[in-house]
Order: sequence, then structure tokens, then C-alpha cells
Amino acid sequence: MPENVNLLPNFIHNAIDDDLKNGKYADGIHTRFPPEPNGYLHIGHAKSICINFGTAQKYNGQCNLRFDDTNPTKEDVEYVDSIQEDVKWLGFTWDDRMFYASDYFDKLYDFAVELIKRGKAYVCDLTADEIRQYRGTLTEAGTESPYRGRSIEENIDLFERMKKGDFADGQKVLRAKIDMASPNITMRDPVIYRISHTRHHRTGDKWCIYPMYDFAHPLSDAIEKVTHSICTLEFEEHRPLYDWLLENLGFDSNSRPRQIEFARLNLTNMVMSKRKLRQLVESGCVSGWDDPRMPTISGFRRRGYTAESIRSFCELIGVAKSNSLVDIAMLEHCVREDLNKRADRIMAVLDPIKVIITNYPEGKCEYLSAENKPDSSAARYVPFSREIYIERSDFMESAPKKFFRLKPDGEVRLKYAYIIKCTDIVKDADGNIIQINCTYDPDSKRGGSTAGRKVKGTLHWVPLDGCLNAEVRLYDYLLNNDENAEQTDFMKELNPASLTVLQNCKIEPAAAWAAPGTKYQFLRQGYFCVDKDSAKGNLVFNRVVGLRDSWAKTVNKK
RNA sequence: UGGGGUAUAGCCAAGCGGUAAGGCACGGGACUUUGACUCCCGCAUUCGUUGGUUCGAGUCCAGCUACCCCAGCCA
Repeated sequence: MPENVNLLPNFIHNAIDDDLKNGKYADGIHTRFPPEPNGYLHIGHAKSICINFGTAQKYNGQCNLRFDDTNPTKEDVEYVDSIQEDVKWLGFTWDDRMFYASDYFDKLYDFAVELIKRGKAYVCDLTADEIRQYRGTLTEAGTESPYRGRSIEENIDLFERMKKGDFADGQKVLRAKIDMASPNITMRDPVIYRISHTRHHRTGDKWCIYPMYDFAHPLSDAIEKVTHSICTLEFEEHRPLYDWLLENLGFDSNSRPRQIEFARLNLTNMVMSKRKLRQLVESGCVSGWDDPRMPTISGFRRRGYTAESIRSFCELIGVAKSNSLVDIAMLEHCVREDLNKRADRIMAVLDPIKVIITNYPEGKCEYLSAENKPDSSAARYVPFSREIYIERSDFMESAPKKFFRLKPDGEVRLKYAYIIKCTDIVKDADGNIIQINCTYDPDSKRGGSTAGRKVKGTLHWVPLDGCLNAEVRLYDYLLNNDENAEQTDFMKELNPASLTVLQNCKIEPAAAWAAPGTKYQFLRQGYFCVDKDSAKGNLVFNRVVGLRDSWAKTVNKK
């Protein structure tokens, strides 16, 4: 494992500790991450990945990547590729242990036959509709299928003919023979094999019967010698079936896999179900699975989140069984924390307004040293001359008391450069400010005699000559609503302003050759990442996350 | 009287019979050529609720309440 995940102690580890104490799993701990290749991975999967790989790592064990590809009608190779890329990007490796449930189709078939031979499974001719009716309800027991009493021989023959393709889709299923009166609906003779004349992305046309998840999963785990099969809470009532299959197929209770469930991740201002994410993609509300507003791993990656920050988020939120809704601020904190350490600083003016320093010599240009990070010796040089841009929002004609930025007759420090003073402003016919005139204090630059002068505000700026033009994409949350976004019609909660594209941004020259994926802190503004749409001469940046902004808070309070 | 889960601060979450960790958020202050970062300080007399056991209960027991999941030939 190239990267560490330091999961806090949690109830799963407690359970594993108990198992170990009781002499179980003497050969070591083995987990697996079992995605179905029917969509892109999202941050909820990242949590699962961190738990599974992190747990294996903690116990010096192993974690497999296994594609749960038992339903060819919904799955596609496109997804198996993206899933591998995402798991790798997150920093985990499965070495040579990448498997597919479909690798086990032959073995799984044999297990099914064995179950029949033990009188524990039967072929049922009921239609899907009839099976539903026979199943009973939450409060009423089900009724036994009329085919439940078929002989072992007949079942074996029928199941073989199912496999051979003698029957149409839906004509017959194989069911486990358990208990139609069980209060747990999962145990009312669950279907374990269905007929589907569908080409599988790996096994092609070899099979026309496919195992159900409930059957394939515990057995795949057992085949791989997985010790702890960690999944989400909704599978809790499937656990008796999981155990029943292993028990009835003769797996030793001291070494057979054990299923443990944890609560899936929910995030404020986000949707997390694959169905809804797909809806966003297919409706064109976002540009694709990797749209930087999406909670997919590829979306976060494109947005500029680091793998490290997502991992630390997964550590921070913990692992438990209570349904929770994690504040998105927690995730943002994790990226800021990481990017603060690793991102070079650079100046960028998103909404430029021209400033002319009237007492600065025309034609003069100085190259001012600017450190790439605070307290760092690594530096670049920023050209400074008579005409610059500053942020429109950094000037106010009639400013409130605590406004530390530029205002008429006010002084301000230009980062890495001089102290300037606003002398007058120029407006167009409509009264819009189009230019600010200032004078500068020639001795106030670093090393100068008045460099130590205290002025309250420091502004970022960019030289008019030599700066780069860029497109900057600002993102806001996809959903306005904090709560119940998963339940209600989430398409109505979409934030219409989740994307703002700025076309006329000015960036200091140092960013000219930045490759896609490069992250910067735009001084005083936030963290930004070069988008894959970017090209030399046509820079495109994504805002990863803004800086904390206590000024904005005090303004909003009023 | 279907079954299975879960309840600790605005949000996550430790806690495993001995007197409520930590993080996020929030509020205050220091520092600052980023209103950033960093650093200090504050933030649950109480653990859904009512009883019980105990010298002692968030932890054990009983009842109640609220919320989540389950009736796919999905995973």
C-alpha cells in the first residue's frame, strides 16, 4: 500500500480484534472492495475503499478488488476501467488480486448444484408476479411454492436445462429452500439464479443463467478467503442468508467470511445514489460523470481535490452504524488543509479593474520577488509596472469602517510590491468606475526605508502588460437544500447557480505553462486547478474551494 | 406484538460500571506584506425518554418515543 490510511479505532476493528482473540482467522485478515461496474465511483465508495483497504493495511492483511458483475443487463466495461483508475488514484493497490464474480460462474454453478443435492434449493416455475404474491407481506407469512417439493433429480435436471438455454427469460428460477414464514423476507426462499439470455461483458454468451447478488457474494468472498466482508447497512437483513449459504455449503465457521455493516455516507448539498447521479448526467444538468460539481471521485479529481484530502476526510468522519449527514464543510476543510501545504501561491484577478500609478515612471518594469509559499525560499518574479489590475471588489467608493481595502484617499499594500494611495477615480457615462488612479510610495517595497509602514490591507494584483487571460469556473453546491435531498424530488432542489464562468480573468505570467491538474492558491481567493479543457494560450481554471473568508462573514452578518 | 437497525453538542464521533475525548462549524483574541495560514481561549452539570439495579449508570435491566432499512428474477 503506497499511502497510509489511519482509521480511528471503530466498531469494525473491535469486532476483528474479538475474532482474533477468539482464535478465528489465524491466516490473517482479508477484505475486499466489491463495486458493481454499473456507474462511476463516488465519495461514498471512497469511504468504503478506505475502510476496506485501510482495515487490511492495519491488520497487515490484504484487500481484493472484485467486480460484482452478476447482472449483465446493467454493467459495462466502461465502468470497470473508471473504477480501477479511481481506486488507484485514491492511492490503493490490489497487486495481482483483481477479480470478477464472473470468474467464479463455474464454481458458483457447482455450489448451486450442491445445494440442490443437499435438498436446499429447487427450481421454481412461478412467474415473477406470482413469486411476489407468494412471498407474503411485511406482516403476513408467505406461502410455499407448489414447486417446492420437486425431487432432487428433477431439480438437477431442470437446473441443467436452465443452464443449457432450454427456457426463456423468466420462465424458471432457482430458489433456496429456507422458510416462507420467516419474519425476515430475505429468507423466504430467495431466488438465487435467474435466466437471462444476455451477453456478459466478460463471459460473452457462455451463460444464460446468472447468480443473484445474495448467492454470489458470500460464495465469492469464501472462494477468495475473505475474512471480513464489510458492506453498508441495507445488507444487514441479508446477513442471515449470507451465513445460511456458507453454513449449508459446509464452510467452517472458524474461517468462513463474516459480514459486517456500516452506515453509508451522506453529504449535505449532494446526492449520492448512482441512480440520481446518472440522472444528472443523462439530463445534461452536468457535463458528465467527471463534472467538477459531481460527488464522483473523477469529479473531485477534476475539480482539483487531492487523493490525500479525500482520504483524510474518510478518516475524519469515522465509521459507525448510525445514519448520518456529514456537513460538506468537513470535506472542504480537508482540501484546504492539504492544498495549503502543497499549492504554490500565485496572483489572479478574477474581475479586473485598471489601476494607474501616476507617479511611477512610464515604460519602467521591475521584477519583484514573490515567494511561492509563505516562509518559503522558492520564489518567482512578478513584473510590476505603471498599469496594473486589481480586483473590482477590492475597491469601494464609500466604504464601511472596517473595509481594509482601497478607497478614495486610502492606502493599501500591493502584495510583494509598494504601498499605493488612491487619488481619484474615473467613471464612464453611466457612472461605472473604469479606472482608479493612485500614487505609490517608492520606498515602501521590501527592503525600502518605509517598507515597515503598517497599512491595514494588502491586495493581490496583476500587471497589465504580460498577464495571461484565463477562463475561471466557479462552482457552488449542486443542491440548495441541506436536508432530505435524497428523499424529495432532488431535481427541483438543483442550484441554478452551481456554475459561474468568468471569461476575462487576469493571471500573473508564472501560470503560462501550467499543465492540467496543477493546483494553485490564487492569493486571497482560494484554491484553483487547471482544468483538462485548458490549453496553452487558453487557460481554464476550476475553483476547488475558496479560502476561509472572515470578512465575508462579517459583511453577511449585517 | 412483522423483522432488522440507530439514538452522545448545529454536524461527524470516542466512550466497553469510576464521574462526558477529538474534529468540523461557530464566537472571542494574538500574529500577519494573503481579512489566508498558525497560535491561544470559549463552546454538553449531561448522553432520545421514563423507571429500575448499583456506593456509583452515557455504559447494565425494563418500558416508551423518534428516525432509518426490508415485500427486485437489482446490487
